[in-house]
Amino acid sequence: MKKEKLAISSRSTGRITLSDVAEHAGVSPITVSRALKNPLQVSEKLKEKIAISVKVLGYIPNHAARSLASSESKVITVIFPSLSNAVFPDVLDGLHDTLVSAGYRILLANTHYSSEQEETLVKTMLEQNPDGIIVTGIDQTQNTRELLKLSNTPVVQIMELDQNPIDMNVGLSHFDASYDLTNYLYSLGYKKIGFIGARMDLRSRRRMEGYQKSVLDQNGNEYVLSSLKNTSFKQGSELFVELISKHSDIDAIAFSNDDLAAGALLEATRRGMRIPEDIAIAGFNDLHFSEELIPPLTTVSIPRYEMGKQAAECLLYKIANKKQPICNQINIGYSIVPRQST
Amino acid sequence: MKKEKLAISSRSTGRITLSDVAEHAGVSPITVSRALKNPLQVSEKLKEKIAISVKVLGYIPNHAARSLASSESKVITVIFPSLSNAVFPDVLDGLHDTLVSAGYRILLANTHYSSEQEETLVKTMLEQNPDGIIVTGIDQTQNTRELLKLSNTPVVQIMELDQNPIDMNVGLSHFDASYDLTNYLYSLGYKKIGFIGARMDLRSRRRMEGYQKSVLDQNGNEYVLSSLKNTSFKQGSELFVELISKHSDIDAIAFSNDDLAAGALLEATRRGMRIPEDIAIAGFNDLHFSEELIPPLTTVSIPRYEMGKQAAECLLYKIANKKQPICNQINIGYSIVPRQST
DNA sequence: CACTTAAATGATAGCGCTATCAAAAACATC
DNA sequence: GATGTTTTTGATAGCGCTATCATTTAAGTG
Repeated sequence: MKKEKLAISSRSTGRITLSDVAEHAGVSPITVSRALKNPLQVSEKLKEKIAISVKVLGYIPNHAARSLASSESKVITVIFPSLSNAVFPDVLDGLHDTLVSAGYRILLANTHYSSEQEETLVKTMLEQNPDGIIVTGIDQTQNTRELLKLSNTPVVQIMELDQNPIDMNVGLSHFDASYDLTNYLYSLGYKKIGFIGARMDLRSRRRMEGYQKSVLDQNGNEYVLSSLKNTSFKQGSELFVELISKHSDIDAIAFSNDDLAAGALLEATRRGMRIPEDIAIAGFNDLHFSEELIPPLTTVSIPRYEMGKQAAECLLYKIANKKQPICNQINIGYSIVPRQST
Repeated sequence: MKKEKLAISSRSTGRITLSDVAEHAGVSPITVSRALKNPLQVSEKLKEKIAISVKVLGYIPNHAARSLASSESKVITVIFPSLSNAVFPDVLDGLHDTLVSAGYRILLANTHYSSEQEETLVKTMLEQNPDGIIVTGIDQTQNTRELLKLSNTPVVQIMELDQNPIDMNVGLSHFDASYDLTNYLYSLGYKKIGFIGARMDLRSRRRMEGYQKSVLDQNGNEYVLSSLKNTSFKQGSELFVELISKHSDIDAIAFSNDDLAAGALLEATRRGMRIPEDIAIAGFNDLHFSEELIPPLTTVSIPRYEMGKQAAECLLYKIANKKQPICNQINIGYSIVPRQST
């Protein structure tokens, strides 16, 4: 009874198919399909029979066939610029938890902060006909934007706020956050505030611009030092040393992220400098370790997990209700976290 | 000319298909298929024509159809217990870089350290008919192991070494690493060595056992403190306080990871304890920040990126040469990194 | 230039599933 | 019990691609 099948098709993979289950249960294939996807449409009696056959045969649905027949892929593509940056795993967690419990799978890709790579990846990922796409930031190439729009797939840009989103957008203003932080430093009485950044991806850049705006507002002087190297504790300590040896009278430094700030904080400690008396230090992101440093680090907290969750929910909502999105744009906000390092 | 198509099929998604490209280029669909997948079989002339049509029409291949017809999915499933644990993003990077440049996509899932979730995820992921699967650790449920074996998909277990791998295996012995580290502490003259762990996933557990073996070898006393809470700087500092207040004469502590160790190190500093004179501290994993702490943290370094890369290569090799795998098991090793915290 | 061999193209069928419409069975109404 | 209404099941076709085999065309060979 199986032979004929094999005889007909020499390409058979040997895997149990839906038809095999149907035969075993004595029903038609389509009924099995319904029992699995729309159980309400099938009588209890048959559902039981089918469930048994599924178990006995160890049936595993074929996603490609399902996807081809229904043009639903149950796949969400997530494109991040980096994984080693601790910010993204947290966002990913939020995305993952929400999407997986809604029956979606996550196809992950890493651009290494390259827009060209992002374009290539978007192209590749579109082949999957994903039900939704998450991209990071707002600086996609024109080509990428068009690809995404043409694909007609729900898209959420995360991390930042786009004046003119591709589709949906969940993020915050890094400019504002950094502007507020710098203003806060001024409000504490610091006069000569520096800024240190590394990697200088676009969000770091906007943080720098926020700092610059604040300095301008206060008629202060800019002390900016930035490197294209990746961020790390070590990089933070090196840049810190470089900046204070150039400008020994700086009394506070805002860093483009907590890694750098922590490295600087430790370096300052190593040199016997008192924090914040000799030098105040502020970071960005509020990573897990920041409040445990000595002294605890003043920083900007952004709701990373929550951002992932909300982005996922926007996507799910739009997938369910093709028309109105629940969100065009969500400003997820940030908060200045004052601690003893300033 | 397009109308007839739409008339025939009301389900058409409107997306450009391979047949559309064929029609536009004036060749048969199968020739287009070949031009894209086996360019060597198609003449230059036609390839050019086809390339133009692809561009003009903006053709994007349909992965589901390709996968269904060829039973190749070009998808590799990666199942991790956690993303927030900094170890995994590094491994993932290694996997990603190798797999993406070989034309594969990564489907990522997170078990949150639950074997049951892992089983569910494996089941779901098998629906994708992935070309390969990466799972973390060696403690899959019996069911999971059988599912994986039956699926006939190449599998690599990573992180640890399995006596009896499901298929392939790239990892290291956490027991040995921790045993060596503890021996090393004894060799430095420490007499009362404690162990602090959190989360106590299976790798942490084996690290604890390595510690215990070493203590036993030295006829020493065990001072173990473990918590099921997640690891963090804060958790490390709390457990540290708890352990030293119970056993004030402990002179060294091995931690199940660097996060905990760093938290303890900072807590000790906060309390005016000298490291390593009053208390020596050692971690595990050699995370990015560990050498920047004050004092720098003695730890065990494991080649995370490399492990991901090798696992990916094993997979690719086995996919290419269905028969002999290049590796059944690779011991990726570890190294004790002595720094000033001990 | 007929004749073999190799290279390039095409026709056909089917991968495993679901959308769609049609038929049958179960239930309700008078 | 004949009629209409709903619920449950099935037959058919096709999603967009590639494996397979058949055919054509080009390239060698003596």
